[in-house]
Amino acid sequence: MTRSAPDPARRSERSRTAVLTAAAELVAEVGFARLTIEAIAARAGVGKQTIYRWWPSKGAVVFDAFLAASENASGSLDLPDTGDLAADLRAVLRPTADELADPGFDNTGRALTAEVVTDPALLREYRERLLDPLLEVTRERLRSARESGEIAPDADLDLAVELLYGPMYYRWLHGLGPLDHGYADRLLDAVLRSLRT
Amino acid sequence: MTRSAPDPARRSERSRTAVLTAAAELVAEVGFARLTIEAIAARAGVGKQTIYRWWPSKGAVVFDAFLAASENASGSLDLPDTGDLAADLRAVLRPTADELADPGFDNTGRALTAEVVTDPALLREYRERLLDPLLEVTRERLRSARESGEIAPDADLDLAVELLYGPMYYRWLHGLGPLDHGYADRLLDAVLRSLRT
Amino acid sequence: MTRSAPDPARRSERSRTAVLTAAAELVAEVGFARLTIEAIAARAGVGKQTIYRWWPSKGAVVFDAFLAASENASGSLDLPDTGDLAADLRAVLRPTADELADPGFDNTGRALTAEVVTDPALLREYRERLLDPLLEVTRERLRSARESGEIAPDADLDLAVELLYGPMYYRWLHGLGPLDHGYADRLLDAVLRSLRT
Amino acid sequence: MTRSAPDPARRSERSRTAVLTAAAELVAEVGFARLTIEAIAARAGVGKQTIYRWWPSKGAVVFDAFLAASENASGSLDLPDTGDLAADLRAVLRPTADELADPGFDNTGRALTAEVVTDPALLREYRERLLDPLLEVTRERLRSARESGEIAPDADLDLAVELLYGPMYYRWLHGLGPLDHGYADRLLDAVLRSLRT
DNA sequence: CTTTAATCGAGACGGTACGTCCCGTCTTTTA
DNA sequence: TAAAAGACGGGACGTACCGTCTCGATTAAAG
Repeated sequence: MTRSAPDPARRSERSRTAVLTAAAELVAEVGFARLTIEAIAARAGVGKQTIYRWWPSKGAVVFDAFLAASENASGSLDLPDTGDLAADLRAVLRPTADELADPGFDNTGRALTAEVVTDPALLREYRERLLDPLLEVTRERLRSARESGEIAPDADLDLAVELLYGPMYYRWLHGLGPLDHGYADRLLDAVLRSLRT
Repeated sequence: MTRSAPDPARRSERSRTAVLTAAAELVAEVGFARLTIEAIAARAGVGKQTIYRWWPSKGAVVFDAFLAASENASGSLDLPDTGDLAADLRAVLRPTADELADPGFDNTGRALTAEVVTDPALLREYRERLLDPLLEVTRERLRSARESGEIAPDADLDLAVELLYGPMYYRWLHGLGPLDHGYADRLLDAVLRSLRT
Repeated sequence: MTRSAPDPARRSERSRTAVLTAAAELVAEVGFARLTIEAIAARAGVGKQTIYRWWPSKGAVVFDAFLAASENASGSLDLPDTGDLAADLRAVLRPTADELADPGFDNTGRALTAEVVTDPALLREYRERLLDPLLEVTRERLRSARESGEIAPDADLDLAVELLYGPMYYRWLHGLGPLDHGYADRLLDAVLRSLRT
Repeated sequence: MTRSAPDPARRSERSRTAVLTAAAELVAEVGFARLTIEAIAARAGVGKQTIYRWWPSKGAVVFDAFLAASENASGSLDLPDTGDLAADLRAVLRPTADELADPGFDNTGRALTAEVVTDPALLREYRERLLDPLLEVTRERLRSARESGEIAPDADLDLAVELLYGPMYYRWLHGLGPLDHGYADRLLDAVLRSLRT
């Protein structure tokens, strides 16, 4: 006898929102490791079962809270195409550096990373809802640049996006150095130099 | 009345080894999240207090176990200088790709990453004992190449090592694609193209 | 705004029966302590609210189920008056012993007892619907015997019924010994000996 | 792999006492049904696991608390043998009636009864530690009376003790009437009348 | 070569959180 | 408007581990 799935139609929107808000607040206050489901439930004024009914894990709740915030605030996904590739990519890399450098983001971002790289289900969701779209718009812009001759006609776009985002992420995660606009620009230059022919 | 520090001279080598071995086995079996101090103690045939006496946290034990293994197996830290920069870097990037692609390493590596990026103390130790030495020998090889004119005289070596390792790490953590020798070579080509002028 | 009482006229007889049947089955299967309202509702194919609407407590449901069964099967309440007091009482005590000795009754009977002696409301209902009628017909038969001179004219009938039923109940509840016809007869002899003059 | 039993030698007497005291207080305050293990642990200043380690159930804790109190206060088990059977038994039955009539005992006693008649393991312990000793000293006194000719030489002593205690217990449990010395005396008279010839 | 002090295996302890079960209430939909 | 269904806030369950704390029993240096 299998456990019957809950009916999403009857889900309480009020509870869902309260849980995500409480989770976001708490993860910022105490960090992910010290975060407990009980505390989320208490803060949200919700029964624990309501959380367990709709989310498979603590990580999933926090991740969902993060997604909800990201998707509200988004707009970063429209990478412009002004014809100037360097300028367009700079418009993405600089804000990315700013976000990673923001001390308020650091805790949450690291917690999220730890969860995502550790839980395959979360990774999948992260890919689908955040990472892949970002990489795809970037690739799309590069494709356009390739057609217009700004970069080499045989440029490997998958590699290119990894060259754009990988080093910065690597620097951030390991605390290798400052993440300012100067760094973003130098990184961008280096990558474009590689792509140009 | 202050708690007196334990005396390392009296430390039982047998216990230390047993703990590290048990930790390594268990993290491979159940993953880091489900790993418990009690299980390590039981598997090692050791009292819990013995673990608490010598390590500050579960993460520290696992990390120590990982270090012990790494330092035994190491030798990767002698990056050759044959005069052919591409060949020398290939001798590092290909084995790195191999390790990341090894399914047996995946769990442990991800667990370690999650801990390290989340716990500042562990990150510091990781930097000092593993990452910084690796980056430094790489920078050193690049410095030598800069002097010999293989790469541009104003090449930014800090950025260069991030360009070498960041994209591969990014691809691995997010599962963006296969990590084979072809990939390592393409990545290396791209980076060298950027550094050459 | 007061909560309006449910209208018994609109009550579903089908649901009522299903609940009582399910409760009787489940109490026999898992015992009273492990019995839950949710399980009764599920087994009966009934909403939980339907149970809460018509019964004040789990005990009340089970008790009602027991009553429904008892009242169907009853007939024991017509204590004969053949003029032979010993024979007439034997006709009550022997079946009572049989019922208490029935292993199928044991669990249910003990659960019922535990509830009844613990919940004043249930005790009242138990007295009114089962116990008092039984004691009263017994007292009535003794009254008739007193008038016919079979027992002492000053016999205390309240005490007499307690002497008839108390020892057997005591033996059953505490498992002090077998409850067979021989025991019922010896008990009856002892009590009659006391009552005779 | 079986769960290894705890070592009684290392048991904390302080915790044991605190738990029993807390249980006794709480069962008097809120009754058995509303009593929770968590509340006992909290009141006793003890971890829940400490309770679960040493007692199999809530009933067992409360029962143990009751036993501890009973065995401290006991002394009722020395039934005198003055040669006057009626007087000696009166010395037991009257205090028994007093205890059952005590409103402070009622809740606890009913809760205890409910548990004991419902849980075979508790019943066994109740029999061994409280009931059987009481019945045996009573039987012993009756045996002595039988030898001295005060009661019939073929008196059934098992039945006799049930006649002495059963009716009073029956009256108490079902609230059939007052439990005063007059009642105790009338009951005793009736039983002795039955035993005499 | 003892003595003595620290470490060791073991595991009970006071706690915290877990994930589950069930409570009794409330809401939605169906008949 | 009662009923079936089941989500909800809540409380307690019994379990798993946490990190601390005794307990003897080694064990290795200092006397």
